[in-house]
Amino acid sequence: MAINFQEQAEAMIRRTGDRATSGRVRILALLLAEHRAVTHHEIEDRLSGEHRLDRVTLYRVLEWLNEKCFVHRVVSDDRVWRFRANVETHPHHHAHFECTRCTQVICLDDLKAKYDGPLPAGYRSHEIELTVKGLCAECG
Amino acid sequence: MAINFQEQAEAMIRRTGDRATSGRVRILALLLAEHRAVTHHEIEDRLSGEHRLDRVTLYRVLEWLNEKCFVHRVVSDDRVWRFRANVETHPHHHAHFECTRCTQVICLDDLKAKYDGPLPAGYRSHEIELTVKGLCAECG
DNA sequence: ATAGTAAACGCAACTTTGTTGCAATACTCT
DNA sequence: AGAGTATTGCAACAAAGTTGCGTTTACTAT
Repeated sequence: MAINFQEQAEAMIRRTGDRATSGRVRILALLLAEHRAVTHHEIEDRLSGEHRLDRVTLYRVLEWLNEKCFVHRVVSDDRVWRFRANVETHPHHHAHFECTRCTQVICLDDLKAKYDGPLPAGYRSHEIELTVKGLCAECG
Repeated sequence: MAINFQEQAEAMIRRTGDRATSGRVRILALLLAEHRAVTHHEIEDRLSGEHRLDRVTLYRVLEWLNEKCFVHRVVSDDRVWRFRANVETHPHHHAHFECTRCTQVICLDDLKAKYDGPLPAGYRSHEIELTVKGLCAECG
């Protein structure tokens, strides 16, 4: 992992005023370096070599990162959360692609999800989530 | 529950050639009578009074109903499956509304989810899932 | 630099959601 | 009604996530 992701992660975390612990920095750096949404499990494996991190700590760090809007969660059909760093250009309203064979999830940054159809009376739309399912380049 | 849902459910099940057990009939009747997507847990509670059904049996019946295309599953942010009877008019490609407060899920039958944006090279779209999040009439 | 302090962490135990193996039961067919 | 097999129920297991609590770590003030 390139060193500047570590630095970038640490700077982002310090700006919140909360503590810049090694776990937070390493996890955020890892997610910044990644271009896909990764599972809790993948992160755990990735961090197991060096100075490993407790499962529970990982849950708590990911939740914290989500609260601070540094990452966001995606739920796919295997009912496992995936996490991805938020890049300024797509804060929220974008779509995801999920490969039905390898279950990999990627973000379709350029697609803005939109909904203009009718809702039942009294219902209010707040956010749209669009998931395109199919086969990725490797599985197709 | 109106008696004709029981009859309708039984007829549907018999047409498959598989056994029309009381569990299958009651669960399908319950789902046919319902206008929303309901969780495994809600169904279990609903069936607890009379002749209760084993948790495992419920899982297996729901899986069977899904295979036979009598129902379909929706995964929402709480990572819990919800089930809904398939009505002919919306076999697959429709959207769901999820209330962010009470987590209730309803189907937006009249909305056809569509995607015309670009995918990365080699990726192929197969199915679209669109979820509108917001507040339902009661929670709004 | 050092000590004090509150925020994070790690561990163990627990909960929820779902699955598997197998013996007992209950549909269906004749 | 009886036979045969598809389902069921139970018990045990597994994965994903949460909670409580004592210990460590990162920041702050001296």
